[in-house]
Amino acid sequence: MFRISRLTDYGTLILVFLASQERRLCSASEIAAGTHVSQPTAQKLLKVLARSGLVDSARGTDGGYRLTRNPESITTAEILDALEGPVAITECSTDDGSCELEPMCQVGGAWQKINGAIRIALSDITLADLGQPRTDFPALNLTGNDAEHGTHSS
Amino acid sequence: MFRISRLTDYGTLILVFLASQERRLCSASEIAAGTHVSQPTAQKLLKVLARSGLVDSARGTDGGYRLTRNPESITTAEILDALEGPVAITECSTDDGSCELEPMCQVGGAWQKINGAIRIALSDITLADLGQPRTDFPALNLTGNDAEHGTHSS
DNA sequence: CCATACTGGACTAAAATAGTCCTAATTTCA
DNA sequence: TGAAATTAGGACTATTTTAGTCCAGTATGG
Repeated sequence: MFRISRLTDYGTLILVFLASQERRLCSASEIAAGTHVSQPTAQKLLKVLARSGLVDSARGTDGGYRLTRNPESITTAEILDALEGPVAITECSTDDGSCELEPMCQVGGAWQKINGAIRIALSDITLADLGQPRTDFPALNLTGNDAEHGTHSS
Repeated sequence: MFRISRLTDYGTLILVFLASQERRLCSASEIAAGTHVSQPTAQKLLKVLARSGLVDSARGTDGGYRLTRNPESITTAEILDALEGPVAITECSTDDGSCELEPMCQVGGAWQKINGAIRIALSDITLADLGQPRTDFPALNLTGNDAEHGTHSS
């Protein structure tokens, strides 16, 4: 349903946590504890984020991770690129052009327009925004539902 | 990677085909042949599309499917809604609020803003646009890659 | 040289997706 | 009235993706 994967959600969570820690080095276990993501999963994600260049890593005693840039300059587009690979709404719109059905290609151009629009939307929101309490965006609700947020009932 | 499912791609293909057939009733097998989607899969998708209200169906001899509205009035947002359920970038942003991790919720607001922006993008492109040759959208390439289109090599 | 912590990748389990098929129900027409 | 055509609904299996864990290796600091 067009939703991002759970791993990406966790990854974003980790980045938000890192943003809240300024530029202090945080170990993977510390990050896991601070985000409620399991440690092995947090480690996996941190490796991905480190390789993407979004976070820095230091080994050895007192090693850990931290953001390479300030949260205001990191966009959600970059975050999704790092965690899920380049955003592409159909396989066809990635640059390795691996589509198989000819008619699908006829449609490709429009999907690309959609891709572009989505990317603009994603580039407009930064990691700093993600750290803000959700009441920062009360006005925009175009999803068609009331979007009452989860209440962790029980 | 944020891509739509193959089934959705096929479904879109089918809708584009139906759009090209004006309001003539087309049988599932005819549609399968016209789109190069396998017949069982086409039938499955047509059932979904019929239930969504995007297409009309008629049973019996000479029965078939056709669009209920003209292609100009059908947006890609509706198409994705029909084929994949309501567009929601995280589970949290659907109205049944089923998130489990507390910190994730902190992030929810921003995801919803993203959702809204994506939805605007999707609502701006119609089925009629999808039927146009892809050269209609040459100017917009913000995906970061060259987007050389698939060439069906070999 | 030992404890700490990241790196890289293999591996397994779980879930979503894709694809097919079968049995109704409905309509047309002879 | 009966046979053929065609959709409706849903069950079912196979495939692929995603999630999650673990281990052996490498760097760092004391």
